[in-house]
Amino acid sequence: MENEARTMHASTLEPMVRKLEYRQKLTKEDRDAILRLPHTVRRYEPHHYIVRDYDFTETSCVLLSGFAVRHKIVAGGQRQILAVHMHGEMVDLQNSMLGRADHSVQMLTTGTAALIPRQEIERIAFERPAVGKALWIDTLVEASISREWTANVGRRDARTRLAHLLCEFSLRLKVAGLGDQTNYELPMTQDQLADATGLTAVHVNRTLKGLETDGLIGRRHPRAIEIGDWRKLAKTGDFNSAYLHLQEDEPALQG
Amino acid sequence: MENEARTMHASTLEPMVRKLEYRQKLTKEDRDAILRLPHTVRRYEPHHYIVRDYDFTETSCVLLSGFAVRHKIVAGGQRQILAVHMHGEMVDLQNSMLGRADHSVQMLTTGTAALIPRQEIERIAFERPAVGKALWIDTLVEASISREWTANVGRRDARTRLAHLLCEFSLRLKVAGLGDQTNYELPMTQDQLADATGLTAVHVNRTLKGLETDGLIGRRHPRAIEIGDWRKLAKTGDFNSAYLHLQEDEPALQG
DNA sequence: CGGGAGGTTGACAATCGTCAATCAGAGTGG
DNA sequence: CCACTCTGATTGACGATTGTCAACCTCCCG
Repeated sequence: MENEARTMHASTLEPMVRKLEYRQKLTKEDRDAILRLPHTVRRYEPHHYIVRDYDFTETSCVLLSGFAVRHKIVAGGQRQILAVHMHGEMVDLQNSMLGRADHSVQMLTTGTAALIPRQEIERIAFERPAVGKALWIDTLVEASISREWTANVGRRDARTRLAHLLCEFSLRLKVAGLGDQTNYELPMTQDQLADATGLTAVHVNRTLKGLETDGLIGRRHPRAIEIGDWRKLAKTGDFNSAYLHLQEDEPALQG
Repeated sequence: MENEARTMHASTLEPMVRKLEYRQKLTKEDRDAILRLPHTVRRYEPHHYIVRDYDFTETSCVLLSGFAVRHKIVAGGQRQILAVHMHGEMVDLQNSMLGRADHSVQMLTTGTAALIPRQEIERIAFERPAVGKALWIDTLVEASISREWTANVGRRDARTRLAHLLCEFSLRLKVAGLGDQTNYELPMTQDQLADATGLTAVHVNRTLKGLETDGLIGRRHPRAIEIGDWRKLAKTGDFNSAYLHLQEDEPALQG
């Protein structure tokens, strides 16, 4: 059943450790302290809201499986997706540390998440500077991605925007250990892509088709993205991975 | 002369203390520790780059006076302004903590800034949890503003976008102690407004004129913004100050 | 008085949105 | 196995917000 807390193992938070370790060195003690964080695990269905705009939040949420988005609704009821989250990411550090949500977090697919009391996050952050720094850096990298998205919707045309998003997914899925850089499954509908890029679903459709026609991507079915020439797509998408702050030894960061 | 370090007083970093204290309680020791942070003060002219995209950064920068922006340049050479900074704000925590800049920071007006070694910021953050938390919260609030900007350029039309920006300035200038909520001087040209809203200068011009014609703003001269009916402008701009995470006792947060 | 930056305006073009119809595929029940 | 239904994808015709280009204006300052 949705929303039912389930028994947990000592290694449930392993994805969180993996994520934090990616950019910041942790000791065994740090890792164990993270794994020992009290938490409950819940399973969510697509479209389920983990947090709603204006909610008062007391817990932080780590996505263990599935995909989620953050979004805002503007006056006309239109939606802007602000970020897409995957395996191991803290989808709600932002809202929980500020006490009151300034945007919503919603599941894109089915998935599971671990809820950790905000106090515990704060405690571990200052008791263990390495963990604190890892959390801080994570926050900063997310902010960096957010800036790139602002530039993407603000100053790029539809084709460039979409190509950029496809490149970002490509790398992030790979780094998260969820797929192949040149061949992956989009976790979003064209409606959702539209909300992420500030376009309409109709225009997303046409633009994707254009990318396909021009041989920049292949699609065995609408969601199955296949990138033939990565550099070419990256160029079309004005994509430079620097803003993702990936490790320097990460292969294939062309663009 | 530009870029010349100057003698400093023990209270140079007062604006930084003021800013951090706004959302997080600090003890006298915390405040003193901040004021004692080693730093150099520099004066900058308009258009001067404090940090350039891709720079390796070793210092963090607190704006003591004047205005600065962060921005990115996209493929066609167009610019997207990501944030506007004023008195007391850390314009470069983002870049410095990540080591390599993922965007540029540029002065809008003349002004002064204090440069603090990154190591010192890190040290104080973990030696003094209250200061650390204040810095973290500051980072999070900035991220919140960045998200709102993404929604602004992604999903609002020109008139709404500009009205929103004018409302944001109005409140932020007031909170920073730099002006009247209903009567202030824009620190930006229409070109720069265009880069902040993802529009063109021509369209910004027309849209501002539209707001003026409709009585939503008055302009004694192009940069002198006068807001007759704040709530009406906020409504036009789909503006709700929640994302700024201002103190609850802050007056005049209608919208 | 000349030069320059910034602001204003008009004519026209184009990207992108709107509306609406149709299609394709997955799941369901008889 | 075959309607039936639902969601998501696709396509076409048309409209509108916004961009482009280019001229001109206004104020400030040396």
